[in-house]
Amino acid sequence: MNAKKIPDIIIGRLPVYLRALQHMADAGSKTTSSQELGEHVGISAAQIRKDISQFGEFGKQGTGYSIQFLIDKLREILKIDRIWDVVVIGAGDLGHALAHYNGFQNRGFRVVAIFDNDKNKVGQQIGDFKVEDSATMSERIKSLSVKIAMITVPASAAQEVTDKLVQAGIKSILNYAPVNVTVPNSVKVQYSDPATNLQRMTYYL
Amino acid sequence: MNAKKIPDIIIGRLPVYLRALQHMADAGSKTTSSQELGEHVGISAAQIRKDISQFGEFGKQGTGYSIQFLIDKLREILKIDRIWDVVVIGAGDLGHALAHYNGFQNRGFRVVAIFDNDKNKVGQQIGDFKVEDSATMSERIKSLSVKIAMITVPASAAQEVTDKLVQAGIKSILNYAPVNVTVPNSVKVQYSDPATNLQRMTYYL
DNA sequence: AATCGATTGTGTCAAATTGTACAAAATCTG
DNA sequence: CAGATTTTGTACAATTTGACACAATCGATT
Repeated sequence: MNAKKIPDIIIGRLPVYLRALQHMADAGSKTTSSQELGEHVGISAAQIRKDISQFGEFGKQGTGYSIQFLIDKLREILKIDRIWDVVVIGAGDLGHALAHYNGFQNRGFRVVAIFDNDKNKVGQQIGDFKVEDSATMSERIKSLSVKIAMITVPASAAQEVTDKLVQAGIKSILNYAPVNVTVPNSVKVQYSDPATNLQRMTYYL
Repeated sequence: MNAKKIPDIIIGRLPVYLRALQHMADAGSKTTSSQELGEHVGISAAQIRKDISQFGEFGKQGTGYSIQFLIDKLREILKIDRIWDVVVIGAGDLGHALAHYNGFQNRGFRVVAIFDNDKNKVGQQIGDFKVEDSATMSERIKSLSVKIAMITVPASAAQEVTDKLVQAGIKSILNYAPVNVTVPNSVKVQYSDPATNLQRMTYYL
């Protein structure tokens, strides 16, 4: 059942469904339909039913889906039915923002360390932790068994940092630096460079 | 020629090509091939050729593409052969980071104002500008003719802010808040919630 | 218990996207 | 300058993705 390969594009939509479901749950709703969920997230009801049905029969005809049940299932599928430790590389403004970001709570993630190679930043207090020296990064990541990193270093340093992260055992990278990085197939990278995101919209203006 | 409808998915790849080309140009290269560019961005050479050929015959057989020429064309296609003014809504950590972000320079964008509804933040200096009161947002956006906004407010305020932005004439929104917002068809929204981005990767761990 | 309205899960088809292959054109080499 | 090499642009095939339709099922109602 879980044997068939699920397309990336479906996996990418699940967090969006989850976010909407959590919003409904917070508002006190108990059940929803593919129709209603679709209106929330701007995706057709049929698409949502088909996406969800890849993982099992979670709905009930005539009634729809139990919101809490579906939330639990999605969290399990996405492996966020636990807390993942995350490190931030680069203690610039964006690194700071991510290090105190309180939106990770209840969404499956916890920042556990932030690194920078600038000696003036090392030791600086950011929220609950101190900026650590990049020189110690590999050791720390290995000893903490962290698998996820967010990169906010300048473009010129991103590949070098990425190589060190991969070597230290990082498997997922959220890259805010405006540059493509090369990684082995076993490592997943998502790009989130603000300027590139804006450039995707100007065509339509 | 520009009459045919270009799929969103192609438009979305163009900024990635552009970023790689600018990187090559900075490194002093004059020409490149679909092969080489593909290796940089992790996309097949055929795909790149097909994407680019949607807009004209920009390459030369045997030689490839003139990097500077292709950069100019892509900037023109994406309408970033000019500087777009952008506003930031929400002066939290992420808003701060975006307001001083220097990665917009040379990429087609310039932050011109930042707003918050918290009276304690209004008036605070951030880089070159002061945080302005949200109450004045609509007026300011209209008078500046800004078309692009980045939202960094809490999820609970995002829809209300979005409605005001749309009403003030904003046509592109980069939304960092962890919530889907509803907008008219004439407005484009991109989502960039950090937690959702991380949730897209944990499945593969 | 029979009927009715709502809603799922899925089979089928259509559309969109990507991959493959190759002729044509440009450059390079000796 | 002839032949080898490189590389584009595109026709065609394959694959992936999305839309549509509907039987099956559930709960509510009479």
